[in-house]
Amino acid sequence: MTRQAAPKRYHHGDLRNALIKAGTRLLRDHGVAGLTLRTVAKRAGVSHTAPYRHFPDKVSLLAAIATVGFEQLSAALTEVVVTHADDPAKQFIEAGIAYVLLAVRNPETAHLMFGGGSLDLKDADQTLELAGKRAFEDLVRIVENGLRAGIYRDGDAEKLALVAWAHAHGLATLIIAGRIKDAASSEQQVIELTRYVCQTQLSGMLNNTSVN
Amino acid sequence: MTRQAAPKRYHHGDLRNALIKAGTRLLRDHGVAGLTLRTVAKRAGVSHTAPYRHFPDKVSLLAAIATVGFEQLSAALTEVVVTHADDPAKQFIEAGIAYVLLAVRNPETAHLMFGGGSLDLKDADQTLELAGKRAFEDLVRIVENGLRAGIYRDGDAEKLALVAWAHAHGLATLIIAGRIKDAASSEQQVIELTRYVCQTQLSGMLNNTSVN
DNA sequence: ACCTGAACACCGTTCAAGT
DNA sequence: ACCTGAACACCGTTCAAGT
Repeated sequence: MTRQAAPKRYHHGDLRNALIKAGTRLLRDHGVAGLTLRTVAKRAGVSHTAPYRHFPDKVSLLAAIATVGFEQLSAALTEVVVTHADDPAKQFIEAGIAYVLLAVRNPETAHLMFGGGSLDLKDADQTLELAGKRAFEDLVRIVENGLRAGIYRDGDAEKLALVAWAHAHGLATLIIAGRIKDAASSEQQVIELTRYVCQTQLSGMLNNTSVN
Repeated sequence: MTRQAAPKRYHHGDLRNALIKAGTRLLRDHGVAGLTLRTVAKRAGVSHTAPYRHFPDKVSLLAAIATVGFEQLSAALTEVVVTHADDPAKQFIEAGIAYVLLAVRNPETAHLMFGGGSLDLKDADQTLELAGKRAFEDLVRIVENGLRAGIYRDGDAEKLALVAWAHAHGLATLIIAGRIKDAASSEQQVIELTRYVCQTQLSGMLNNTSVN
């Protein structure tokens, strides 16, 4: 909606957002290796030193991009909770699917969000760290819903959420890394595989024995 | 054993291995950002163009380093199987611990092994892809041991192994990314957390209901 | 306050030579 | 066969200037 009427030139404008947008596109199309500060600047129509007026570092721009990713994740999780407000088990499974789908659709951004390695963006950027914690809290809330409904065996919501996160995250990472190409080529296959994984996971946490 | 008597200069020698060794150390000490082909060459005592006689690419050197990582993982998994030859459930849990420990101790290498993103080393290097598949087969074998012993509910070894892998991998990735600092600061905590996660996971796969 | 241009140190890679 | 040195195009970052 707001994109169509964009000005064709900003000799000055909200460059900061333009840089984030250009960086995100560059990341998606050419990978993190193709995301250079100089080309980002060129795409935004400014000189290659202009970004330093808005980001102290290249890392800071990357952190801003990853922050957007976490915000999208939070939004997706919140929507899952709202859609299945009366079914905490379904919330759990659909949250996993939403997580994996988001990662599979934006592999480069996901890589940035959980990079690990020495690319510890989050150590350098508080905003990013906060956004990540917020997304985790959304997941904790889903588990708490299940605890309130009494469907889980254990009682530590944070710990259970951690397990669940590890599960979805691991699956997403393996798919992104292309290590499950046989079983996860189409998006429909990804959804079904994730559902299977989350259900197995849920079986280990459930109070009752019967599982379908 | 073989390191002590190393020659002080190799005007010629087995440079290829020297480069891998220097690269591994550089990766561990200064991260992937600090691993530059030029400094690797300097550490090995050769000019910065000499590596091109042994690796067509910087990516190829990285792939060689990651391959070593997968071989270490295979070795660790094999040792777990041998040590707990009569207890497939324990094999499962100890394998997860071995996996996570290896990743936590060599985070940069792990990052290389499962990079995902556009750093798809494995698409460019067959040796690396083979080593990765071999490590996965070791895990499949562990699950097959459990199937033979009849402790699992489901019957598809590959699928169960995939789930298990996703689990351990996700946990390792989250720890490396520093997203669980509270619950996994010491190595002992990492072990206990991993044990908890793997046991929960195992509970979802087990045939019987009783879990300790 | 925001942007530009020249400049610096660094990197991956290539190529004509050297031994 | 294996290694070197100069060279090229590129990058992140800095800084004195411009408006």
